[in-house]
Amino acid sequence: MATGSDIQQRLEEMRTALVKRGVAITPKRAKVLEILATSDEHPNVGDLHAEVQRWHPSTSLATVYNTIELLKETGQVLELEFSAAANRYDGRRPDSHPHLDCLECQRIDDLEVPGPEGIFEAIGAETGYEVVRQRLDYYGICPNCQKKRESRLSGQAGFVALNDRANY
Amino acid sequence: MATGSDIQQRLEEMRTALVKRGVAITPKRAKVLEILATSDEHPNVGDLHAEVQRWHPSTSLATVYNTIELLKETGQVLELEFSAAANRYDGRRPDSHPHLDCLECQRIDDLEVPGPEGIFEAIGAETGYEVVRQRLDYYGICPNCQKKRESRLSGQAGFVALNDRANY
DNA sequence: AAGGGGTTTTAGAATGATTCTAATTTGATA
DNA sequence: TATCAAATTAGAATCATTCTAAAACCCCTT
Repeated sequence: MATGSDIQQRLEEMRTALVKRGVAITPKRAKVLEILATSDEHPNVGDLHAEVQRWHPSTSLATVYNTIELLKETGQVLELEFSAAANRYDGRRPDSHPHLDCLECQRIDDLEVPGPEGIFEAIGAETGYEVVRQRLDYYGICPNCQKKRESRLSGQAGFVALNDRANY
Repeated sequence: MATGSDIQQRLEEMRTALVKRGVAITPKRAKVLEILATSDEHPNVGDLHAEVQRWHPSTSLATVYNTIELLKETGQVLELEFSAAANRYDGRRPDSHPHLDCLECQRIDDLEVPGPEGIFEAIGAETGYEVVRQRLDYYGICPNCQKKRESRLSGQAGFVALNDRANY
């Protein structure tokens, strides 16, 4: 479970990353960071917007999207993509990690990673979920695109390191 | 690699499932099934629509969506959800299985499942991909929703079996 | 205190996938 | 041929997200 100092640390990382990125920590942005660093409910943009508005009523949706974009660019938030629903965000653990997604109420719980083999049952025993399906995707660059990228970059003056993975 | 008889068998399963479901295998629907059973490119709805139209020019988008819906209901196609892009479909392996998603060209390759630990590198060595991120979700019903479902169903005359997972 | 200039924020329009709706077409059967 | 349910259609509606151009804001210098 997250302690107060965990949250403070996470917040500080976010702030530092944005400052290094060259943007200001405005009050509205600060509130978005705070919610993301605090919440364990994987809020979506609408949730974030509504919560920020409680403190800064004039806040627009665009500002929330803008802040999330900055956090994504700097690797400070994990985006869980869904097409059927709004994107959901995890500011507490911006690294990739397993989630439990309820198909009925759209609740999402963090999950500590076990091994394969009887996983559905193991997860069920531990969490009470009835697991019916999994999603496991690895994201990366295919060989073709690696080649294209190389020829695009070679001969340039000081290009971004290939292993700068924060861009993805 | 898929042989001709593999494809035929897959096609037959799809047809059987739809017939059992009580709908007709019309020429347009048959073409959608054929593409899904044949293609290894995880086509999206636009791709399917364009291909069906080569044979049946009057085909509407709605028919493609309609057919996919029937296949989903009967567990005959795997839907890979993305919000940033169109949904993609795998008619060849309708069960959940790992995929490799290229972040640059949106290509998706099937992946044979290994274990954890150094997975990114192992996958890279085997496939040539540069893996930068993974997505692993388990889908299920949380304890709260299980309770709600029970109280909703109890006292009904002949309800659907709880473990009929084709609905998800 | 006033003015500049860049950053931030805003409202609303645009986009794009998906779903919905109401009308039309099709095809099997009597 | 008439009937009737199923299938299909075009287009509207929805909804998350992105885009755009204008307005507001803030800090710095004079």
